[in-house]
Parts: sequence; structure tokens; C-alpha cells
Amino acid sequence: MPTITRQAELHEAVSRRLADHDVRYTAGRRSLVAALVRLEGPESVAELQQRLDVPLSSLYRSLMVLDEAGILEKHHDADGVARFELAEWLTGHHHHLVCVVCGVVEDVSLEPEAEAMIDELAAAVADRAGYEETGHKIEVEGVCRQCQK
Amino acid sequence: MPTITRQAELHEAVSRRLADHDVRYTAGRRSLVAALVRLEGPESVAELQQRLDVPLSSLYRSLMVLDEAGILEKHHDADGVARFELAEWLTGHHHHLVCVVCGVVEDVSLEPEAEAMIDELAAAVADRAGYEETGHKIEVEGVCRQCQK
DNA sequence: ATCAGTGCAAACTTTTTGCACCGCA
DNA sequence: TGCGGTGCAAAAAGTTTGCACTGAT
Repeated sequence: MPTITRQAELHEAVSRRLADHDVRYTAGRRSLVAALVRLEGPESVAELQQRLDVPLSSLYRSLMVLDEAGILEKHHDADGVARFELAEWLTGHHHHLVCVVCGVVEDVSLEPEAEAMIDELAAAVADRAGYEETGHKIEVEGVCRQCQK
Repeated sequence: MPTITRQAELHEAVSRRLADHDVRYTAGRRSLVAALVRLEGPESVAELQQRLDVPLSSLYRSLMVLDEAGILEKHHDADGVARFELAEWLTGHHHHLVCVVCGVVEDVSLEPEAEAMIDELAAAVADRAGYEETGHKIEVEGVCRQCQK
């Protein structure tokens, strides 16, 4: 699997996007993106800080910049704590499977037919209420393997 | 529509549930539940406080008690601020339509067939990942009528 | 040399907690 | 009268901001 190449392409894409927003793709931001690439679900700021050993304020600022440029997406877990992951245009559309016990969040994809169905459904719901649809999210809740024991 | 009766039944159900948890259904908690009944979407603590004119600490404590007894559900909006609404066993299963501009959240229901489909889908997703499914949520994002203008 | 980016410390917001008081079973 | 509930004030947790400094162009 050409991981190196994929990573290079991703950084390239991020770099271009940031340039469009007139901000630099600095070493700090680069390593933040690199950390996010490896994740399989959205991660909290505290967890990211541990990985990166960077001041919280800088981390928050980097996250804000990347968020505003649309490079990552911000979610909130059951405790209201912010969690970040790369935006879907970089990683592909997906949904979340969250453990109601430990709070871990895992990315999951649906088969295209299922996704198409959901898509249609969401559009219908939005339309009926007079909303202009911009997207949808499914969150499946359950107890993860660890927490079942 | 027998609103009074419905309300009475609801309070009765809440009362029983609280009794099971060995906590009292006090006037304060009662008015909180009464306020929540009227809403058509989850409301923030600040908004609830305005409606009820009760100290924040008491409000938070009431919300915590009701949450732990499973009488209401806690969500978080795009800013991570907590929002509460009555639990689904009191109001019926539903999903959320959220305005990405102003943040307003509206309850919406799906037709039974659609719901059944989603149900199946969620179960399959959970199963595939080795999770024991406990539920699912769909969040449809869009721009509300107000914000379209 | 300039100006975006960074780090530290302080501020702010939301939520939780300690403690004294109140009031219903 | 005992104990759960309430209110006030203080603390904790998470996030944001002001300001001075650093470093890349």
C-alpha cells in the first residue's frame, strides 16, 4: 500500500487549501495533520496534546485554523469535549460508531446503496421542514468489545 | 387533543421512574419537566434558566438527576453546549434536523418503513465491528427557513 | 524588516462541588 | 427530626485571548 505517497498527496492537498486561505502550512500544523491521519476516529484535544507535546493554546489555534480552512471537522463527544478528525473530502464520507460506556469513537463506512438510501431520506426530511440540506450524520451507539467484558 | 391528560400521564410516568431511583419529584423538577414538554427540540441550559428563573446550580442538579433516571437525554450542539430534551420513551423515537447557521435543533420523525431500514443498517454496522448495539441517531444538517433569507 | 505563527499567562465560559439552610416525609 | 433538595459561592474543566517574542520569507 503506497502509504507514503498517499500521505504526500494529502499534505499537498492540505497545503493548497491553506494557501487559498492565506495561511502557512508550518511544521506544527503539518505534524498535527500527520497525527490526525493515523487516527481511526475523532480525537480529543487532550489526547492530541499528549501525542504532540505542544502547548494547549497553540494546539487550539492550529485546530481553529485548520477547521476554518475546512481541513478538519470538529465534533463533540458525550461529555461535550471537542474531538477532531480530518474532513471527509480528505478521508471519504463515513459515520461514527460510539461506545456508550467508554466513549471511544470509531469511523465506519456504509455500502454505497445504503448510503444512497440515507442520502435520499435525509433530503426528504430536510425538504419537508423547509430546510436546505447540507449533509447528514449517523451515529450508531453500542458497547465496544472491550467494555462488553 | 387531550393535552392535559397527556401531561398528567407524563408526570405520572416520570414520578414513578423517579421513585424507582429513590428521588423525589419536587416542584422544581416538575416545572423543569413541564418546560421540557413544550419544546420541539433540545434546549440549552441557559435557555432553560431564562424560562424557569432558577439558580444555575439547581438547574444543573435537576438536569443531572433527571438524566440519570433516564427521563431526559443530553446532547451537545455544534459549540459543545449541552442541550436537553425528554427521553424517547416519553416522547417517541425521533431524529434531529439542525441548522448549520443558527444552530437551532428541531425534532423530526421518519416513516416507520424508513425507520426500520435505518434500524437494520445500524444493527449491521454495530455487529460488523463487534459492538452490542444500543441505539442510533441521525442528524440531518441544513439551513433553516429563517437563515435562508 | 516584516508579519504570520508560537508560547506563556491570564481571562472567560460552562459545568461541578462544598457547605449551610430549608422543608417535606 | 432526619435526610433529600436548594441556593449561594467557590472551584474545576475546557477553551479563548492579549501580548511579547520568534522565525520564516
